Amino acid sequence: MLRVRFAPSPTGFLHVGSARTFIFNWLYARRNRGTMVLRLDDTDVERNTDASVNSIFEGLRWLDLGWDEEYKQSERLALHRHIADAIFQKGLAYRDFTPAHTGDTEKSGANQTWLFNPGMRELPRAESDRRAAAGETFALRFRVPRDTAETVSFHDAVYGDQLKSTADIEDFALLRSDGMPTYHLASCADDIDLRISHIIRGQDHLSNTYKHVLIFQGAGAHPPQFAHLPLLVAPDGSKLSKRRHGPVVSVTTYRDAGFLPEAFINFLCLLGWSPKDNRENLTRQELIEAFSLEGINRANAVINFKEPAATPDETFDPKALWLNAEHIRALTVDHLSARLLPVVHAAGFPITADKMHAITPLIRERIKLLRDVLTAADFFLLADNQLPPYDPAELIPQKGDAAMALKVLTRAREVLPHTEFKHDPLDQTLRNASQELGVKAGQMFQPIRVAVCGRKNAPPLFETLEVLGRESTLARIDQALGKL
RNA sequence: GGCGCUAUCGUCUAGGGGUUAGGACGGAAGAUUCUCAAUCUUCAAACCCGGGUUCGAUUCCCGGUAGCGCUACCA
Repeated sequence: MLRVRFAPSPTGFLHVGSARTFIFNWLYARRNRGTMVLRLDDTDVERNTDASVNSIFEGLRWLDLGWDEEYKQSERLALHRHIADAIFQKGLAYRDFTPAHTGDTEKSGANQTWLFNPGMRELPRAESDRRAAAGETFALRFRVPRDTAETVSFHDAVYGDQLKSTADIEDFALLRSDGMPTYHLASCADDIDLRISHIIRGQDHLSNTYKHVLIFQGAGAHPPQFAHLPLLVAPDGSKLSKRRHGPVVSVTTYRDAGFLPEAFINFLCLLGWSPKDNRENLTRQELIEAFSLEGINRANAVINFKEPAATPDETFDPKALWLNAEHIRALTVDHLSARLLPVVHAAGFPITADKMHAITPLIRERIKLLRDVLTAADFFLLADNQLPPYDPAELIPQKGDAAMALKVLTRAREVLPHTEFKHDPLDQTLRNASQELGVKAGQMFQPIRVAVCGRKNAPPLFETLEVLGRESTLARIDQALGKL
């Protein structure tokens, strides 16, 4: 049975790199009819916060992918200690009574003692037992077998065969002096107990994997399959961090801006993975079918946002925006309208579902993010007397003057009360009016568009008027006339 | 410092001993439309450097360089 896990540590919000790791695990599980395990790696009591746990669940729920089993590492400490003890009893670990480093004293690079604290590794068992019994605190360290084994190796599905000399692996800690397991121990103990078959995680763990292989072997278990993912990095190549890059790395930022989760997932999948057939826009089902570990590549991927964002959109990778627009256009009017309504309501516009449904087709091809509805459809949402102010000069058509604008709007004001507010009759009436006036159709439409929308760039005129209705249209033309 | 991983257009990527090095986003130009958007067409844009191996390397090998990761009683 194939089992994968996503194991975030709740020390901050769910960030995009973690989200991608979750997604790849999920895809692999679904592709191979396996089980997806969610495990909170919360052994670092100092740094864990409830807010972080909430943020992680919030982000994962938004992705709407789900998982099959859920665990909390802090509830499994007995298991961790049991496995640590088993390793100790086999002589594969030793007690280190050296006081823990306080503060981040400089790791004196060149010194030779980085592998372990001299003396402790070879401390006779009897003395070790005596000191422990006397209540001295100690960390439990793995005794890396430098005499009996010269290398540690494993196969990585992405990076291939990996080999490292034991001389280059330090005696890492299994248990802290307060008895809490370290990440390495807890992670491996749980992976064994939960029968995880494939560990898919960030490449920052590639070098740690040698230690994990040692723990698996020390505990008498077969190491699972490994697949490390290239990291997601900032445009300057640096690691994504909250401190340096702010909210752009948080999943909730994407949600709040109006990304569709399916588009966000699609975007993240394209960073460090490729279906290799030139497809870019993929549905969830297509991703499941196309996903494979072989499609993952080895170089870090840049999320291409602008460091100081000049516009709100620059917070996001242009490709993410494009993909979101693609997914928005792929939605039916019913579905898109249902997604847009809460956004509009949240902004304080109490419009009906029917109104939203009527507006949706007019803006579907004009928005990249759900929040864009507020700017793209503002003139549908605002009251007639609350349109954003515009320069009266905007009312003047191309190659025309104020007199032409006046003429056009006056004529429209005369003709519209008797026109049925449907696309075709409006089209007919206004085109005829332009001919009678001797102006081009565009010269007729543009002043009306500005009068009604408050700006030059807007959806097609007749559909707009139809949705807006006769009353608002006439009121807004009157207002425009007042400006001329 | 030590150990390791990586290197194709600005970005995401395909490819692979002989190719016009392909696609996408973004950019530019044009078509179309009542404006905008969408759509369509076209254009500019890349194999990190140096040695090998080879008839021939962007591709294979070695070295360099650069970036990143690990080097915690963080994860």
